[in-house]
Amino acid sequence: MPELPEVETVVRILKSQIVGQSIRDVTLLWTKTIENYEFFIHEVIDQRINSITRRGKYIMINLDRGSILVHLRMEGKFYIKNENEPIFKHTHVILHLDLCKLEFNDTRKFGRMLYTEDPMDYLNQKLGLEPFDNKLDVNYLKSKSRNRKIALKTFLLDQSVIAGIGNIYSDEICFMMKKHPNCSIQKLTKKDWTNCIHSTQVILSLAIEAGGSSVRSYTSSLGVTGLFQLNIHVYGRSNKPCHICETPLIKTVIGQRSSVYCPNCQKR
DNA sequence: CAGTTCGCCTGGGGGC
DNA sequence: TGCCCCCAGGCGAACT
Repeated sequence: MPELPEVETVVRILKSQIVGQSIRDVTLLWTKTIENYEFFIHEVIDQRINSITRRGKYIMINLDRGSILVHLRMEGKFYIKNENEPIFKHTHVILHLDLCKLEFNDTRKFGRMLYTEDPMDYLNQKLGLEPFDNKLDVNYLKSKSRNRKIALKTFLLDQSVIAGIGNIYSDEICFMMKKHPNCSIQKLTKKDWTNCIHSTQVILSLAIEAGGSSVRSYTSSLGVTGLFQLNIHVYGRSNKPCHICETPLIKTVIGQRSSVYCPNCQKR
């Protein structure tokens, strides 16, 4: 499940390999992957890839007149291959470039691509601040939480508040904050919000570092998902001992998402 | 308007 | 070995 750190890693690798090439043709094998695909194909052909950047969990492939926005969702991934190599199972879109082809491969077909001439406007409408934005402070989080009665974890997953946090890191952030993922955001103090920002930035930057460090093991193909080697404390560790106090971790459901926490360390 | 539930998909794992 | 059922997960649409 790619979250911000994994997306950041994919962006770095794509950047190093396909910037400067132009899109010469598009093969579409599953139409739902691309929103408004006729427009997409019509517009992107013969545009040059000028840069590749990230906003939240979106990959931005920036072309001459607009950008291709890609959301990997759970299992979306890219493969850079030679034109003569066979197409992988679950590849839904192929961008044929000058020197290679870029396969978008997604087992569960949840990933999405679209083309827009105003990408920042499109993204800013749905996304809140980046986790490392200087404007991310206690006042921002307090104003975003005003009049809302939801669990801390649900708040962390809301992309219109902080962009880029997914199910793994929301659990890890709650653990680092020593807060129960189901605690109401209305109960958080100023100190808690400061702690929230700090924990978010520490966990995401460690994960980016870990993702970045494994880049060198990749060659031409990119099976780039979930490659963080960050020390995970709670996610996927239900019934296992807490790394701090050895109390068995509890698994529960919060806002339709599986969640793991330590009943001893994390207070409501 | 805010919060909750559903649907999209497929492969893997458990139960029998 | 094979079949069925459940689960995972981000997000938008459709609800309450």
